[in-house]
Amino acid sequence: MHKNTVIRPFKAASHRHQDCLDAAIVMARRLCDASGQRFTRLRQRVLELVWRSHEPVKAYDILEELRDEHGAAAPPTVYRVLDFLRAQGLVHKIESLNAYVGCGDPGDAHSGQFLICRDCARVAEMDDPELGALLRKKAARLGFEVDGQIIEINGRCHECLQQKGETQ
Amino acid sequence: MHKNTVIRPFKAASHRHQDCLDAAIVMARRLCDASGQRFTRLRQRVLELVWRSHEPVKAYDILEELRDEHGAAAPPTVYRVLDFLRAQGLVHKIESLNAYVGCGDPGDAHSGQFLICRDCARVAEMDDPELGALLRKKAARLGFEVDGQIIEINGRCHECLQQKGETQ
DNA sequence: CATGGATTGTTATATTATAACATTGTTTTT
DNA sequence: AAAAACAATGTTATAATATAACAATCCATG
Repeated sequence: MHKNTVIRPFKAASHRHQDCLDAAIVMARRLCDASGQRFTRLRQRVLELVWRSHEPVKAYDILEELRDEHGAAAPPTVYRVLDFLRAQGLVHKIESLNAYVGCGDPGDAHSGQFLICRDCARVAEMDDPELGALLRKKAARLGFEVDGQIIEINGRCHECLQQKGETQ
Repeated sequence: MHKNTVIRPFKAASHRHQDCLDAAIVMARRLCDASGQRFTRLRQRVLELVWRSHEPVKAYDILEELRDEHGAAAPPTVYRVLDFLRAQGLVHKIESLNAYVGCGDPGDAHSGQFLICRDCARVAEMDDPELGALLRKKAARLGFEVDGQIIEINGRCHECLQQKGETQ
C-alpha cells in the first residue's frame, strides 16, 4: 500500500465543511502543543478564516474580517500570524495568487503541489513523492540541489468539468 | 535522440553574455515579424533589460532604468510591455519572486520549469516533457484537467555547490 | 492625407507586504 | 509576589507590486 498523495481533495459540494474546520483546529492545537508554540486566540481565529472555504484566502480579506470582529487590526497582525502558521506548516501560500490555504496534512513537512480550478477557484493539494523525486532527478542532471519546490497547477476540477459537459 | 530539456542553462561565469542578449533580440524580432506583432524600440529595450543578466529582474528596476534613459516612464509602461513579452513567450514571470526572466526557447509555447539558486540568485529553465506528463497523470487521477503549470524549484546551482565545497 | 487601430503617455489609485518601535501578556526567576 | 525576560500583539508609517481609466501619439493602409 502506498500513502495517498492527495492530502487536500476537492470535496463534494455536499460535504460538511465544519468538519474540515474542526479537524484543522484540533490538529493545529495538537501540533503547537507538541512543539511548544502558543496557539493563541488570534492564531486560531486566522486559521479558521483561512479554512473558511476551500478557496484560497487573501491577507487583506482576513484583515477585514478581524476588523469587523475585533476593532483594530493592521496588516502586520495578519502577516505575522500567517507567517507563524506557515512556519508551523499549517498554512501554505499560493504564490501565483498571493493567497493562502490551509494545509491538508500539517505535521508532515512538505511544500505541496496545488491544483487550482479556474472555474470554481477551489484548491486541492497533493504531496506526491514521485513528482518530487522526478524533479530532483531532473534538477540533478544540471548539478542542481533541490531544497524546495513550488508547484501550482491551473486547470479544471472534476466537478467543473462535469458541469461544463451538462450545460452544453 | 531526445530534445534537450534545458532551455536556459546556468552559464559559466566566463560566458560571453552579449551573445545571450543578441540571440534573444534576434529571436524576438524574428518571432514578432512572423506573427505580425511590432517589436518596437520600447519593447526591445525592456527585453534587453530583462536579459541584462541571468538573474530575474523586477518591474520597478526596469522602470528606473527607463527613467534614467528616457525621461518619463510610469509603471503601466513597464507592465504593459512585460505583458506583451509574456504573451509572445519571450519572457516568463517567476511568481515566487515577482520578477521576470527572458525565455530560453521562445517560439515553443510552454510554461517552463525554473531552477532558482539561493546563493547566486540565477535562474535556469527546463522544459521537461516527462515532468509535464507526470503532473498531468497525477492530476488526472483526481479528474483534474491541466492547462498550465507553475514550477519553481529552489536550491543551489552546481557552481555555488562547488564553491561551497572549496571554502570549507 | 485621413482615418482607424495599436502603442505609449499620464494621473490616480488599488493591492500586497514590511520596517520600526510601543505596548501588553506570559512565563520564569528570584 | 515582584521583577526580569521573552513572546505576542498593537500602532504608525511606508515600501513594493500592480492596475484602471483616459489622453496623446504613432503608423500602416486605403
